[in-house]
Amino acid sequence: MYLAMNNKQLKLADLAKLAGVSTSTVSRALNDNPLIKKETRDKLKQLAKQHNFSLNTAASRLRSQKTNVVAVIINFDSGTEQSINDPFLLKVVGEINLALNKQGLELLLSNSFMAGDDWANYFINSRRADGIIVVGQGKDPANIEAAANAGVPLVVWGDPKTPSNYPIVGSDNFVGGRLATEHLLAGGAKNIVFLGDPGHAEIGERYRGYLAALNTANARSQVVSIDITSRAAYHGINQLLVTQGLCFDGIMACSDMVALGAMKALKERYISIPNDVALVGFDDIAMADISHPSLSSIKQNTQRASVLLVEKLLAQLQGQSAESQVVEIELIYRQSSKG
Amino acid sequence: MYLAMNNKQLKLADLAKLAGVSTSTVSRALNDNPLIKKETRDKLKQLAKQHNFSLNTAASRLRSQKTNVVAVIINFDSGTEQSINDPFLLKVVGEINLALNKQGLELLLSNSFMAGDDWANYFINSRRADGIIVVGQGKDPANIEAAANAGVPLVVWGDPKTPSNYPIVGSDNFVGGRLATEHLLAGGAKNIVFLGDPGHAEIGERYRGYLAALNTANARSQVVSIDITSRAAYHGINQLLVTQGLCFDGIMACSDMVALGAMKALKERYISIPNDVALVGFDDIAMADISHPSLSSIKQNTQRASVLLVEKLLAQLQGQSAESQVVEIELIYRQSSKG
DNA sequence: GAACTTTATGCAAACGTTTGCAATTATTTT
DNA sequence: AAAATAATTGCAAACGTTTGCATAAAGTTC
Repeated sequence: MYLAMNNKQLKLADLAKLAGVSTSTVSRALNDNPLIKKETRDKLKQLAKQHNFSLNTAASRLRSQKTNVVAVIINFDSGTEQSINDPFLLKVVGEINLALNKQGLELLLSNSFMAGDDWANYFINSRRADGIIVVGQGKDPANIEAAANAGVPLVVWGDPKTPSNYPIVGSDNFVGGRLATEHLLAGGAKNIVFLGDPGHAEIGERYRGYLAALNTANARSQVVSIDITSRAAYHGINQLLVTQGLCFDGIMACSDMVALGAMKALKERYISIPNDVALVGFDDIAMADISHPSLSSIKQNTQRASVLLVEKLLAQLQGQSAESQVVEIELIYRQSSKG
Repeated sequence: MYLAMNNKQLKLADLAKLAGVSTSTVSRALNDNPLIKKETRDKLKQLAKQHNFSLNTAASRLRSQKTNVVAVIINFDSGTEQSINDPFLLKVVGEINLALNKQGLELLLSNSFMAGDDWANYFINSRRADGIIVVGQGKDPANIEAAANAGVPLVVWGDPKTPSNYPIVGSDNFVGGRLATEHLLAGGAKNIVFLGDPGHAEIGERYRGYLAALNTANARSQVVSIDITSRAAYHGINQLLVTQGLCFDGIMACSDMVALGAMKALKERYISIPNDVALVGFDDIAMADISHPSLSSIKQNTQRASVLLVEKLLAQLQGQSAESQVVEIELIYRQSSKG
């Protein structure tokens, strides 16, 4: 089943001999260096293709001190159930992969288990990658800060308003929280539950947006602080209903998965959505459109954010600096809330 | 913001000098080679940690001809909408990541855009990775077969019953399809729709299991062939209802996302689930539990499958052969079907 | 056609590990 | 105590690229 290759692997020197030129020329040709005549370049590239030749990245990385690899770390809050299964985080990783590829960079997928605490050391000193993209700030920025302070090219998906000495790209969570809440208010809600943990950076901003909207309105606020999971949301809303009855008429959920958990709890008790309780989520994952009723949500522009993340990382790799940046955010109005 | 490192990067030779031993000794010590006295090993490891030293993987890969990296390729059907957003595929990638890490291997995430068609060349000849895990067979096995024939260590997540000269690990899709259908029959269904494209390898097996169950029963069959997306399922069922009315009382969906799309179409028309139409999905993603009604589903043991995939890849890396293997599958009974 | 500039290629020295083999030291055997 | 064996460590040669510098060839100017 597993056939060993019969003929020895071709190397640059062999190809050079075949073409009757030096290794320098072939190397430069394959790297599209304009020092080499266009004609020669094309001929050598074709020869390489013919012979199924591929540059040995180990050697080239060693010599050039560049890897063209970016490490992507999914930064979970430890002690929280939010996991690799969170569709939103994975969507972000997917978009980042695309954005990296477009720049000819490769994606080394990692997590705290492999990388340990000293990311600078594990990824950069070891030449595993040229830079790092961290998805999610987590509650404790220690690892990120340590890496940034060590001079590692690094960007973070998170709340751009968090003060930091590294660029953070993310949605305008404050505006998102405000938009969602204003939308609920406009639909007539008077008692709006914030469902999520304001201690988390991004969610905290959404919470402050929520408060800002409530401040200018005649409505009551209530926080149900839970993990970022459907299950926790389901139990949280269930418990609220059991202990205090239907004491609210709107829910602003900190994510769509959370919103869908809440939706289930409401539907099980035949509470009408959006008539008895209106509901807005956050993220606009695929399920928001396919749930019944479909879920109004704040859409995060993950594609644009991913492109920005990669751009800012690239800037750092070239010695330039980069700043945090907010990406626009948008309310998607669906059936779970009243127009 | 971006501080260049001040002191030159430490290398093995520097560390050796500091410790007063040769580079060989340090290299062996850090690689835990028992040739070196345990005591010396520990001392050197500690010294390395103290000085924030990390082996240069580029150099070590070049010399040792091993990368300890595995490329994971998400193999979409081109022309199909099933995308990086499919929660199930991403769950599999997450589990594979964990399984690889446990063996000290790293995960290079890739797709056909980067890798092109000649995977052997792009990943293995270039020493980007030692082996490949392909997630999803796709409709055309050409790339996979070419790589396998070139002698690349390779395993595939897919339908293990497909004849192949490379190991395929996956669920017993035939049994899964049969279980789901038998469950619907047991609940009294007489007209069961198969929702999915039997031309896809895994789904084809599920379809055959469905047919096998129907054969022994007095029930009617109908296929609605669609892409593996919620949206396609929603439209497919909608159209069926429009053109033929409620001509079925059970749906066996080829995935949970598909089932949820169908569920939405049914709920919008106030068709009762499971009383008018019973519904079973496939995959048991997180949403199955949180939808309302919750979705009965065939659970794929992705964790076990991932461990097996990695084991079989490792076997090949060590020159042994490995066979395709089926992992057990299980019906999770929830509200969308009748007991 | 000599002197100069421009363009295209080659030479050879790194890059930082790992590892077969030799060499040394410590331990056991005779 | 010498000899033989076992346990540690060191030497030095790879691994296959990239790239600064030198050189050769071609084109330009006077």
